[in-house]
Amino acid sequence: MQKKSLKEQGYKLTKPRQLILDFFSRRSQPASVNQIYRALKAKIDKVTVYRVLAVLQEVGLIFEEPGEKESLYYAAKKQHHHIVCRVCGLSQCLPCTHFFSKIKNFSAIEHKMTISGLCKKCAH
Amino acid sequence: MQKKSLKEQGYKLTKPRQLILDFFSRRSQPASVNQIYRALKAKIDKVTVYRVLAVLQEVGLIFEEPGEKESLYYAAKKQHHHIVCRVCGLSQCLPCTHFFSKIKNFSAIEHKMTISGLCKKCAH
DNA sequence: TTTAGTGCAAAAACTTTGCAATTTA
DNA sequence: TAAATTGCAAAGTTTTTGCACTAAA
Repeated sequence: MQKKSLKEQGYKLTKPRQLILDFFSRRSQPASVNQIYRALKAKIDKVTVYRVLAVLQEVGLIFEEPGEKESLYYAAKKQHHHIVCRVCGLSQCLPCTHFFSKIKNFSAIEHKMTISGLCKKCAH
Repeated sequence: MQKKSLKEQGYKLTKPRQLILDFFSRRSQPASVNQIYRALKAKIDKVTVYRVLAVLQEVGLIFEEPGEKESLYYAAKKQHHHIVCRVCGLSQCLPCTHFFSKIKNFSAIEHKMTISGLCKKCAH
């Protein structure tokens, strides 16, 4: 995961930030604060996990998906979606070019989507 | 909003459940627990709001969209999406037949989507 | 009347904040 | 060394749980 963005945008490259960036580069699945914290417990505080994640979002290196209980954080590679098994949580990437038509290994599919933008009044 | 489903699925039609169903039938926008509670404060407890919403979801009359801070609950009419202004919260329905191609009044559009299903292992 | 559902209080879980101590550039 | 960042403790929020009381069928 490119670490330039941090410095480029005026943030220092600290040990906790490196650790979390490395964590994401080793991992293909999204992760929760607790999962990240468990992995790095010996090295950083949980509050720091929250704060680092906030910075990484601001810089655009990850994005947050609020969940039922806790938020999940995704490495922001290219724009893509995930299909997630409701039972075991297995997830699979769906690059936008593929998408619905290519789904073959899941049944009982449901989807939820949020689209946001700026309405005319707020755009200027 | 049809109130049959509750009884049909073995749930009693209680006063709090009626109040919340009525609340949703009077309202086109999604609502949070606190918004519902504020509207009905004199009549029901906040814990009851949580429990009623859980039942209404189970019955399929509403669905939950976890958000940054709190969840939003939508009346489950037909399958549809919303486009929401990030600044003022104005939201507009997008029946599935329309969709992306028809968006004209918003700029700087971003979208987030979750698709779930049952993977082969869990489907049986 | 019997079982499901509610209200109240309290607990649990996730996230944020304040501030002194530490680290980066 | 100056400014940003961390850790720890404590507080804030949202959501859940336990249990006696109440209401629906």
